[in-house]
Amino acid sequence: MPELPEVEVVRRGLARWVAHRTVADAAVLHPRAVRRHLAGPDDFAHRLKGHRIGTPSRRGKYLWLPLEDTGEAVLAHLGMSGQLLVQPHEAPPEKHLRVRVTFADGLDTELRFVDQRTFGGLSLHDTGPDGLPDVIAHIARDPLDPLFDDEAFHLALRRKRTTVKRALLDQSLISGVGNIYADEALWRSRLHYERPTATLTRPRTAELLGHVRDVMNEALAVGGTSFDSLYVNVNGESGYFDRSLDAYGREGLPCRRCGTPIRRRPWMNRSSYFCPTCQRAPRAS
DNA sequence: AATTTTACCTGTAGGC
DNA sequence: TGCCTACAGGTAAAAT
Repeated sequence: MPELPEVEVVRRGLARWVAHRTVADAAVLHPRAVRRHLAGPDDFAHRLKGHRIGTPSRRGKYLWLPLEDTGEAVLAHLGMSGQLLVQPHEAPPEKHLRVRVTFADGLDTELRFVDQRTFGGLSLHDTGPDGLPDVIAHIARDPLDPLFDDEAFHLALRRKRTTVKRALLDQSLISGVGNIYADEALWRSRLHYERPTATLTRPRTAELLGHVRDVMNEALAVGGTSFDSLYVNVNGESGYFDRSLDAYGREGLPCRRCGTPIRRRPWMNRSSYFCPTCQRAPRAS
């Protein structure tokens, strides 16, 4: 569930509580949590030890902690249920605690990676000249990135033979959008999820991008979206945007624009929520 | 070559 | 009580 706004909330928490601290020790409690670190758990822990953490960065749903003076960064992806928590040393270990990082300073807190479904993980990678970890070079800039190219995005949509929701979830075209914010932006844009991208006019693409940005900024302002305790900030607190959702999770409830009950449809092993009146299905689908 | 499907995971809810 | 299925779903490998 963590999408761009939730990951950004976590990044800000790390910037406040973890940046500029020196790692004393790292313990990997579940090898799957570092499976993207090909050299293995021991290498991961060893290479963290003794290094100072710089300012956390983010692209889409990925965030990373640069290690000063090494040209490397700790890359994190929360997957479905990953949490990065700043906890007091004496806090009892969480049920799904996977990685624990302690610091060489007088502060009482440590960094914990907790992940129930283990789709997320941590890994160490070299960074390029722009500071981006090399393994996420294929991830597109996200819509809140000042350098996101709206025109290039539109041209890519016109060129592709796919549908609009697939395109929104394609992290090589636009990053940071997941199932929740895709459905929300499509509802605001009155676009059906199966609309072919090649039929979108330049103004329609601009409107869609505007709604993607609006919904993400609004979610960010209230700390992100949480349906349960699986998404929390570094202090373990939930966000409030679930109260503002117009489509996602509202099957059977009246559309806030026209009153028609919102529908849920199975879609790519997940669900799409939409208003059948406001978001008309395309003819040739 | 581009596009679509599947595997990876665990916990919860609901039906019988 | 307990067994079964559906669902949550991002990413990347595999299949088409």
